[in-house]
Amino acid sequence: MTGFVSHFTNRLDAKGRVSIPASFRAVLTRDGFEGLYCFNSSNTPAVDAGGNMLLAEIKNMTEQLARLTPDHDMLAAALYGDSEILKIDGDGRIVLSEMIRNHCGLEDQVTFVGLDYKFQIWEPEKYLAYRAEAQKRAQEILAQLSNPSQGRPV
Amino acid sequence: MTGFVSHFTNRLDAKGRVSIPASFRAVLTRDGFEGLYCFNSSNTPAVDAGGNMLLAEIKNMTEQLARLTPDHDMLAAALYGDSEILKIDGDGRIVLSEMIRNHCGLEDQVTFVGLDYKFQIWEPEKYLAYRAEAQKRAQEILAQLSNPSQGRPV
DNA sequence: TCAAATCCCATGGTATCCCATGAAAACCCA
DNA sequence: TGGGTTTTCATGGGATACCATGGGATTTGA
Repeated sequence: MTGFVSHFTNRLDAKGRVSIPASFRAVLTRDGFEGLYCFNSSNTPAVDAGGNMLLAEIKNMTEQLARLTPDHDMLAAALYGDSEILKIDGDGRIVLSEMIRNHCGLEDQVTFVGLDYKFQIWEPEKYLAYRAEAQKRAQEILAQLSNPSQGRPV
Repeated sequence: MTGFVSHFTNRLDAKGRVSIPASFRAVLTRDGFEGLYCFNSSNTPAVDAGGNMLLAEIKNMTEQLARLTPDHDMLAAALYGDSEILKIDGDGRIVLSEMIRNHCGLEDQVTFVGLDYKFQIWEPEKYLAYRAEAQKRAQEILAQLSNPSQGRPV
């Protein structure tokens, strides 16, 4: 298995540290990126995190816009400029920055959610709400994908 | 034989372990996936399980949307974030997570039902009820397929 | 020089590994 | 065909390894 799968909730300790789930660490090790690439997810109070697989997607996304255009600059600013690279300590933990803690509204628990090529960091309660919404939306999307003629045009 | 067929009921032991039926294990071995890919079946109190054959279905669904978009995140959260990869021990057993035990309402017995490219995990009583319903519905579907003019368009 | 970040080690609970057992199925040979 | 033997398989339990977590010690950097 090469991607991030499943979800886990871990404790944020007094020093602001939290363990990355072991299975996610295994993916990151295979991925080869040193550290953890993070940036705020645009539409949700969550953080996108990952390694080279995530970076490749960002690159792919930004390259679809012509350089030196305002849109390219804006997208790059959001995906590159607003990102952080967190160090992973010897025990597989990271220290979450204040920016991340604020954006996610984190207290003392952190939920990690696998999305295959990346994973997300959530405040547990907020994740539960998002998950309910995601499940509903997924049903719609899947229904549409399996029978596009009945949905809105694709 | 390449798919999962028939159904089996095994015991859930004190440690939460249960043996995967030998014939299903043979399919998984041929399939080549390490472990058992599982996620909650959305419309029933059952869990879908399988290997690469099942994973391919999921991959196929998510690949139809562009990554890093809100809809892709939601679909991935529902499909990958809510799934689990269970390890299969040397004796062909898995330990069922609390999420799975709750979703299925499992007590001390587990029924495995082959569905060709995947199989399902059920609480035995619930499965019996579902089977009765499935048999009835199957009859209707077959009747309709043999005489499409009388049914709703397909 | 002090606070924050990093490293290092300890610990407890849980998951995983490994071996044993018994029942049932498959096999074999007369 | 039938009886005896071997294999397969589900199940149980002890031993071990892993992992999340906490806290002290050391380094870094402002």
